Amino acid sequence: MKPSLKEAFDMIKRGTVEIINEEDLKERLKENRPLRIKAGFDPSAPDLHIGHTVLINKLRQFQDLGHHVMFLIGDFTGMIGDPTGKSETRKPLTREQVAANAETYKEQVFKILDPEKTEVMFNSTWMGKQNASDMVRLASCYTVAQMLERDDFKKRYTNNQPIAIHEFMYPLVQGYDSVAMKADIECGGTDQKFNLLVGRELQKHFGQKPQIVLMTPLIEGLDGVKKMSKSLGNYVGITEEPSEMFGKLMSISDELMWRYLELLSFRPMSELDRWKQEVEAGANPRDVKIRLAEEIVERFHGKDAAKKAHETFVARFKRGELPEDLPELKLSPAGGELKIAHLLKEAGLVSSTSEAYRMIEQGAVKIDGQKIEDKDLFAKKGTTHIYQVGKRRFAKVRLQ
RNA sequence: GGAGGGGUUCCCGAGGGGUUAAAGGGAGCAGACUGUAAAUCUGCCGGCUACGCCUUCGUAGGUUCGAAUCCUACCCCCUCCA
Repeated sequence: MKPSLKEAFDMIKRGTVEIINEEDLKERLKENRPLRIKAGFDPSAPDLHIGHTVLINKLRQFQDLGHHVMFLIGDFTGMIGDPTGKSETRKPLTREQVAANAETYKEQVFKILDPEKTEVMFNSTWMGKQNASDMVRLASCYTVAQMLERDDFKKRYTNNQPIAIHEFMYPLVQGYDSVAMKADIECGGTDQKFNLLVGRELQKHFGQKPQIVLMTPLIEGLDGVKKMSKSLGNYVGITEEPSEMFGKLMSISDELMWRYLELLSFRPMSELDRWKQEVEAGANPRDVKIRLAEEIVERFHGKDAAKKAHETFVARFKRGELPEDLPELKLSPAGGELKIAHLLKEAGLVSSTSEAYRMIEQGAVKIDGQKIEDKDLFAKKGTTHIYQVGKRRFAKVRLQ
């Protein structure tokens, strides 16, 4: 049942952007021992979205293949902050904060990774012990010219923008982590390429075999164009509610769906290829998307929740039913009645009363499924209704 | 140190004393069409105790009946020269 070398290699390569280099990887796999797989994470408040899970899924695959995953929390590097030119040196987090964030990470990440097979590490463990001469020795391993190969540094240098000396320490420390951890492979996003490569160089300096570098893509957000990110709002958070998750995944384009499947699904590529053929032959891509949504929701919320999210989706959007089990919101307006526009705002369905008026004008507001057109409508005391704005926003409100 | 150019609503970007809550584009939201796809079309797109009022054009003052538009000071950004 153990996969062949080729199968293992193909599995690892799936969805990666670049592996440096593939030959080394094959060689290393041949050694037939659990390889030490490193991946580093920022210690500041973890709030993962499914984009981050592309990397974590990759780690999971390594675990499935019997390798040893080291989940590194960069609490020391966190003090420096990965250089972008914008950010200042960050305040170090307190030990309590780091510990708390580590817990949150585990909570989120162990939905994918096997806790038994995961070693959580902190680079302050070894970096905190380094003294000044250690740091000088580390710094001597690299030249300014090498540092300036990094895109960000080069750009700033050419544009005469400041580069603080300590910023050079970030890649060095990250690279040294690989030495300290004796990493065979380091996984990271494509944006980490330079740092990952520094790890290779430093390992050579310290007499180790250079790690293999494996880069995963930054996945596109729900819009299918920009990178998935919290600030752009085009993300699916891994702690989101099942039906929310399901809905978001159903709203992606057909094209993007294939990309998500490749990067987020654990199904073998052969199966995905078959689906693709079926769709080309006329099958409804929606049904494939449903499988994607179900798989992802199941991963984070379990099978029952996934099934329920699916049912809810069908009921609400296919049959146009109102959602059940809405939490009831109680409002007690001063005069005993409340203008609908204000009620919508109170219920958080719109961000301002102005928007509420607009929504009513555009026919987007329904009460118990009944479209309303009167902007000046009042809700009476003692009534309970389900208010709806657009297709997705609902609230059950009781006036008392 | 010298010489210019600029900071406009979420983003880009017009406007250079009143008819400007501020063109146009993008994003976003809503409606139609659908498979809650995508694409497309239409509308909206500062706020409010809402047919009237209030706040917005880097910041603070000033001139005007009236300023995003003129003046003064300050802050920040960019380009060129040394």
